[in-house]
Formats: sequence, structure tokens, C-alpha cells
Amino acid sequence: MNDEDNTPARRTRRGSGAVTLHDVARLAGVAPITASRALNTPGQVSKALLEKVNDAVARTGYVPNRMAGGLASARSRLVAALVPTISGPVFMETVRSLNEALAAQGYQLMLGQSGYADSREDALLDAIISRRPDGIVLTGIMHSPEGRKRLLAAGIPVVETWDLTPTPIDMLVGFSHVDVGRAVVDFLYARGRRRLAVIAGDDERSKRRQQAFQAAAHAAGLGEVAVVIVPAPTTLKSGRSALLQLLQTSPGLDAVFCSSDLLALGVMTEAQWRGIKVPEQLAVLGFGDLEFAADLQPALTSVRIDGMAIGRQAAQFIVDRAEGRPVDTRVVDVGFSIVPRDST
Amino acid sequence: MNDEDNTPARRTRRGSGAVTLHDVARLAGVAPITASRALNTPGQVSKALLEKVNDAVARTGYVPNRMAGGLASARSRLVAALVPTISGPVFMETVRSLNEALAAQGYQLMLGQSGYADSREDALLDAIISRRPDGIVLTGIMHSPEGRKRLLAAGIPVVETWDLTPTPIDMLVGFSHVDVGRAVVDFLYARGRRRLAVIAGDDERSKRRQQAFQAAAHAAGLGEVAVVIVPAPTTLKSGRSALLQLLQTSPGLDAVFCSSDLLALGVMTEAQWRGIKVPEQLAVLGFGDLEFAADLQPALTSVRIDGMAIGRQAAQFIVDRAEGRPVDTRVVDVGFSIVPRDST
DNA sequence: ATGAAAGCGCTAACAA
DNA sequence: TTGTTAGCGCTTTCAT
Repeated sequence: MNDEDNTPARRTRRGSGAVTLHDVARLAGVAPITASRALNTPGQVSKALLEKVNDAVARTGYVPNRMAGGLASARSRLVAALVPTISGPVFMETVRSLNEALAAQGYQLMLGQSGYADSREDALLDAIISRRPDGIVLTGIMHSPEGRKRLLAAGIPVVETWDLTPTPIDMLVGFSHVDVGRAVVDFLYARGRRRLAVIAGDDERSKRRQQAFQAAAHAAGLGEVAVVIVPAPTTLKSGRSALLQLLQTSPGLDAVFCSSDLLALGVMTEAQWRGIKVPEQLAVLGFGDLEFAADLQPALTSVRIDGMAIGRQAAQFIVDRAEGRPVDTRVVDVGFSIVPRDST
Repeated sequence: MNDEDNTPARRTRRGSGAVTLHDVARLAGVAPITASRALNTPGQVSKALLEKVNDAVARTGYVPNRMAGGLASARSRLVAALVPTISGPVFMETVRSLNEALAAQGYQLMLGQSGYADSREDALLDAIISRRPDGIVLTGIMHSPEGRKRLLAAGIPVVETWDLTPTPIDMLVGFSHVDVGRAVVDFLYARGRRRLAVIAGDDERSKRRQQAFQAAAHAAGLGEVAVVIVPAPTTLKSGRSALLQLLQTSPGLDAVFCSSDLLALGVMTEAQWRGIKVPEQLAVLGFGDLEFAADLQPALTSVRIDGMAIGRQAAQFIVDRAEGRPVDTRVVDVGFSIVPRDST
């Protein structure tokens, strides 16, 4: 019966039971907002106060509730990344460096798997938008008009990656797959290869490289380019069987461009098994330059993409935007390089 | 001045500007809570009302704000996964199936990278706890007392995975690394191998397998087991150089157990390069049974872990707990199997 | 440098 | 079946 207990039928709604900023503030003998400032903008607060609050935090084991903070400030410090498949090695470097760069600046990464096929993508987008992330990183370009519309409507900064397009939704960091296809033809041509083949995953970017490859080979006056399309995600196994298929349909090949290093490893494995000498009889070129490429026997020539740089730049874009820093550029082309090794 | 607007100094605080449940409710001509029910528990509202609300949602493009929902309901529908490294292939299957199982039930996955070394882990834990996830999945066991304390204090359901321990924090789904080490010795012994070696990553679980392997070999009356420890994460390259080292220090080996398939591929690559016949002269056994293992030449014998089952079970544990379903078990041993192939 | 008031967008608790 | 009220835990705005 201490005081003012004439409240009418008190509604109780106990929260999570966790320590709140209120508890910390009470223990420190200050107002909640002051405790908040001590934690978020320590420069604005007197030294003595800072100490009291930090002490109270340590004693209570307080961990802020960022759902509440995000709701109040309209800044979630959450970033979403959409990848075609979580277990594929290709984008993992990007996701890792993205995560590291974000974590270092107090942002948390959410992962969404879109699948190589664009089914169900709308539901995934809604699930992500409903968290109000401060940014969304797409591996690849968003093509579906519905998806673009939803992203635009949500007003969330978007970074498309691993590709270039003249019509990005917002920001873009990638490279030209068409240029890759061309460059690989040049590379092989310069090394005397004339009977070229491609093994490509059936995802959109691989096919773009493959088509550019064919066009460039044609332009160079080379004969028909043999093509095998394999389902994405690509595997060692599909590399093996694709080579088999090529050997049957187009004997006399002297070079194969594979749309992934795993595919290339499959080709090399099958070639070796059949007694086909790499590179003497057959040059093999991969894509992605995964860590193992350099250490294969023979070492695999591969198209190197700096996936870490892509992740870092994407993080930079989003954090800059979230912190309200002015942006000079919205598009970064990280390029690519062909790392020549023994397989060609 | 102008008129009798005696509202006391209206404080304005415009939100994100996005469509809110209020807007939807107003458009549908109902109370906000009713719109909320139409969306979350459609079974509780009349058919006509449901239609009106859905219509309003479609017309406004409303996407719920789950930060607000989570704050109000103390259920974030967010799950955090901690992995030692994002680009490692081993846990990716688990993360993928975890994500798929969670997404199917309306939960979102957050990723955190703990690193194989336990530095900075506390900060990461706080970052995660501050989001108030409905569950935390650890790949591996949480050993640091400080980490255990924080997790316990947070009161968030925890699933430790990929290992067994008599003292789990909460829930557990894994298998015995000690049993793996023993089983591999039995397997090799039964195939007539007597001069055994191990190549192990320097992470805790690999070392546990390696030690059990050594102990079992000793118990079986085999001579000294040659051991090479390589830094985690393991690579093809370290497999190659580890074999080199073994050949120099312990010639006459007839079997190598590698703590990852990538390591095993490195061993096979180096062996082939040096003209050592696998399996005739040297049996090679991997761990993880990654997709490529079966398609190598020779096909790689490997310890198969059902990483997808681990992810699914972890998701099940957490969702059951979040939905308040009774839990019968807290520990699941998914076991393992040795898949015999040509390399042994 | 510190505090009071208000409200972010939603749902639990209590009516009717 | 639908509505009213009161917060969830934090930060913005405004005042001192």
C-alpha cells in the first residue's frame, strides 16, 4: 500500500524479463535517455556519468534491445544478402567479406537464399523487407519487374553485385561477363588454340559469358564452338560428363572454357582418366579462381574475380548510405583477370 | 496565434514514411488490431473482413514491420547461426538446410562468423543477443565460460551442433568425433592397412578425431601413427604439403586419414604427381563427404556426416521451442558413416 | 550536459 | 467476431 494504488485494474504485460535501459538508468541514478546517450554517444556525456552508467551496465549484464532501438530510430543496423544458393562456393567469399566489413561497423548480416530460379522470390523479398534492413545486397541483378518494384517501393538501399547493367536499381558493384567471354577467347587464341568449347551452368551470368565467348570465337574466324549447358549449381560430376559429351560430339577440341572451377576440375579429372594430356592436348580454363585452383595438378588457369573486394565495396556503399554520407559514385566495376597457369 | 489550436506544442516525429498497419486498417474500415488478426490469425476473422483487409494490403503494398511486431510480442522470428568461417564448405550444408527449414516456417536467419579462434567472440555474442533472436545455433560447442554465461543469462534457446558433450548449454545435435577416429582405424585395419597417418586441421574437433585415431591405432597394436597438423581452415595446398612431409618423415605409410575432403584431394593430387598409386600403395580417407568426393578419380572414401539433417533438426528444435511446443528430447546424435570408395 | 514527453508500429490483455 | 487500451524498449524532439 505504499502509494497511489488507486489505479483502475492495472493491465500487466510483462516484457521479456530482461534487463532494460530503465534498469541501468535507475541503478546509475540518471534518466533513461541519459543512459542511452552514455552508451551511444559517449562524447556528449560527462566523464563521471559515463563511468556510473558503464558500471551499471557491467553489474546488470545489460544488452541493448536493438529491435526497440531500430524501431525508435528507423535504423535497424541489419543488412540482408540474397544469394542464389548458400552452399555454392562462388559467392561465399563475397558474403564473408561483406559480413566482416559490416560486423566491424556494428551491422549484422541476414541471409536469404533466392535459388537460381526466380520462383518464390517475392515472398523472400517481403520477408526481408519486413525486417527493415538498412541495405540489401543482391548477388546478381534483379530482373523481375515485380521484385524491382517492391525494392524501389521499400526505399531500402540496394546493391546489385557480380554483374553490370545500364539500369541498376540503385547501386552496383560487378564486372562484365561479356568482357570475360571475349577475353578468354583472346587468351586461348593467343596461345594457339583453335577448336574451342564451353561448358556453362544454366544460370544467366554463365550463359552470358558463354554467348560472348561464342560470338568472339566467331568474330575471330574460328569454327563452330561446341557448347554444353549443365544445370546450376555446377559440380565436378557435371564437368566430367560434359567433357565426355564433348569428346563424342566434337572430337579434336583443343580448349575448354568452364563456367566454374569445379567444372574445370571435373574436366581435368575426366581428361586424365582418359589419358588426355592437359594442357598438351586440351587446355582447360576455369572461372572463379577458387583457392584450390592454383594447387591442382596441373595448376588451373582461371578467371579471377575479386569477390572480397565486391563484398567490401557493397558494405561500404550501404554503410555510407545508412550514415548519411554523401555518395559520389553508385557503380563500381571491379573487373577481372585471367590468371595463367599450367592448364593452358 | 491564428486560432484556438490549444494543442500543446505538437511534437512531430515522422516515422519511416512507409505504409503501416494503421493505414491498412483505415482503408479497410476496421480497427488496427483487427487488421493484425486478419493477417496473423486469419482463422479468427470473418470471411468478408479478411477479404477487405487483404484487398487493402494489396492496394497499399503493405509489408509488416517485424521489428515492431517482435518488440510487441517478444518473438523476433529471427534465428542466429554462428559458424567458424563463412567460406568453409563443411558447415554450409547445415546452414543451408537450417535456412530452408526456418524460412519455410517464417523465420529469418542471421549469420555470425566466430572464427576458429575464440577471440572477439563475446562481442559477437552481444551483437547477436541484442537482436533478441528466438534461437541461436552454434556450429560446435561453446567452451568459453564467459560465452556460456552470456547465453544462459540471455535465456535464448541454444542448439550446439556438430559435436557431442555431456554438458550442453541447452539443446544438442551432433555426433561423436571420438567414435569417428576409432571407426576409421577399424575400417583401415580391416582392409589390411597397418602403417597409418593422420592429417588434421588444428581446430578442436579435428584434433579430437586425430587423438582418438591415434589411441585406437595404439590399442590395435599398430606402430606409431604419423601426424601432421595443418592450420584450419584446411586447404588442398596444405594437403599436398602435409603428404610431402609425411613421405619424408615416415616412409612406408599405407594409409592417410585426412580431416577434410579438400585435404584428401590435396593428398591424392600430390600422390599422383609423385607416382604413388592410390589405393594400391596408399589408402586415402577424407572427412565430410563433400559432393565432389564420389566423382574424384579414384573416388574418395570419406566419413559422411548428414549436415542437412543437423540443420533440419536444429531448426526443428528452435521452432518447437519458439512455438511453445513440448520438447521430449534435447539431444540428438545423428551419427556418421564411412562411405567406402576406390581410394581405400 | 541532462531531462521530460511523446511516439516508432505493432500485439497482449481485457472487454463487449 | 471485433474493439479499446496500454504498453514492448528505445530514441527523437524540445526544453532547461
